[in-house]
Amino acid sequence: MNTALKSALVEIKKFELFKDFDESTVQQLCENANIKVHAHKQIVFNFGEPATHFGVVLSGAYKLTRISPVGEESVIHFSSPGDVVAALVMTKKNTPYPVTVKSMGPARMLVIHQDTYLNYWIKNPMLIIKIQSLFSTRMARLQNHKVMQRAPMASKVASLLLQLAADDTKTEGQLEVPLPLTRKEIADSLGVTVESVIRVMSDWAKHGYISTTDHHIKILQPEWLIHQMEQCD
Amino acid sequence: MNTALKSALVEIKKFELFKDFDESTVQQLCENANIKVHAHKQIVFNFGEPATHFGVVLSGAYKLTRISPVGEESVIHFSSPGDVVAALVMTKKNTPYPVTVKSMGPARMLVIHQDTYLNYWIKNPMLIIKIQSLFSTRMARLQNHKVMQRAPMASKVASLLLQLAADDTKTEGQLEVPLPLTRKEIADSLGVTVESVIRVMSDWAKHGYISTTDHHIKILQPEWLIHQMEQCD
DNA sequence: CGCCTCTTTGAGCTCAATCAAGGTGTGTGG
DNA sequence: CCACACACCTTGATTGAGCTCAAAGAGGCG
Repeated sequence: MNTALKSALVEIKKFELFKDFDESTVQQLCENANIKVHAHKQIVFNFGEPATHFGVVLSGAYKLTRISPVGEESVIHFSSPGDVVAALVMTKKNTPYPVTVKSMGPARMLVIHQDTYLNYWIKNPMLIIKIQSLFSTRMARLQNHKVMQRAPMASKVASLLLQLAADDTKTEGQLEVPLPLTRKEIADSLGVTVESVIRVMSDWAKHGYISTTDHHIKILQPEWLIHQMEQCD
Repeated sequence: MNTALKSALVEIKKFELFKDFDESTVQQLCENANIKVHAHKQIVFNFGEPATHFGVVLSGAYKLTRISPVGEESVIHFSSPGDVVAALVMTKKNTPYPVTVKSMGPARMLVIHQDTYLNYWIKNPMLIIKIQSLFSTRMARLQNHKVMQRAPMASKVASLLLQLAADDTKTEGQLEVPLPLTRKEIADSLGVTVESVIRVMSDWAKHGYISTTDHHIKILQPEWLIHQMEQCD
């Protein structure tokens, strides 16, 4: 095990995923792992390439995307620290990555080899429970999105922002989205155009429901967004 | 173990999920299981109710749905024989079912208690590999759907039909959708209106690209549908 | 300083939703 | 056995939400 990894063990053990295991078990689960540091918009795994490694997000954020037949980027999922990426395809040899994984701003990922997954991860029931739990929430988001399909634009945007902010700390009734999000990324995630997202969000900002500085979004009046999300007329 | 279950063991062992295990292992995995027979549109699990059991589809088909805020049914997934439903939420106690599971025509499901999942399923690495593989394809479908969002109606319908027919036997270049599908269900699955689906599909039927008798859909010219799916203008 | 990405606003157009109306088949209760 | 309800299919006419296109400003970076 390399030194960078050793010094990161403390950090790693704080994640829900690893926190119930002792030192030696965690070391085993991280066998042949590497910590990769990424700048903005760097590609970790590429859609279609044979999947040989999976990852655990350490810091920053990553987006999971695919290119639509029209050539536009479609965002499948946003991964924050503690999230696992590309683990589901580890169970099959010679499978292509089902998505492209790209960093959003500076970020760090623990990249682990497929064999480690097959040798140790899959054989650890408690770990499997945690992984299935992660996938359960990921699946829930995709399902939520499908349910919102026929809802108007505004409801979709509200739904996405609330979903992303859900895990975050709530201070004084305000929520924050823990990701540096561009309007384009919101649009690509919802399957709508940038212009539409901008129109909705500038309107909200004008009314003081939300505020954005740089690419950091604050939800000032969550109740109002929830109302917006639910009312569909 | 009840007699109905015993006689079904032969059938059960044919599924990809169970085929690599010996008799006693399969019996253990089916501990306290019940075979439930359903008519058309019967509800197996209800969205929001506490999840205590999961299921393996034996015959027929089931749809996984949720009700949208507008009150419309939204289809999340179609499950065919061999598919597992509600397994992901088995790892958490007192979690609500994330979807409603409803039979489509006569169907049979092996219903198993949560404890069996936690006691035996989760501890069987080979079984976990198979389950993760099932979820991987399910996730892939949801992702595909997300990518197709901005595509025109016709492309979406083509994509869905091809996806559902993909697993099926290909005879003489023709594909069949192995499900009794109504236009409404296709619409609810794509997040569009029945009328739109009908307009597209009657057009295709007129041109001889597909044919439908009762609720059984045949794809006569798969290449044309693939073309339709890919071309987005 | 030019290039690039992200944001913003406006004007016009289009695809699919909505509304309306009629047809068919199936189950059900009087 | 008929009548009625209900679920599904079909077609046409109208409409509007969101897309497209266009144009321009605002940072960040080599």
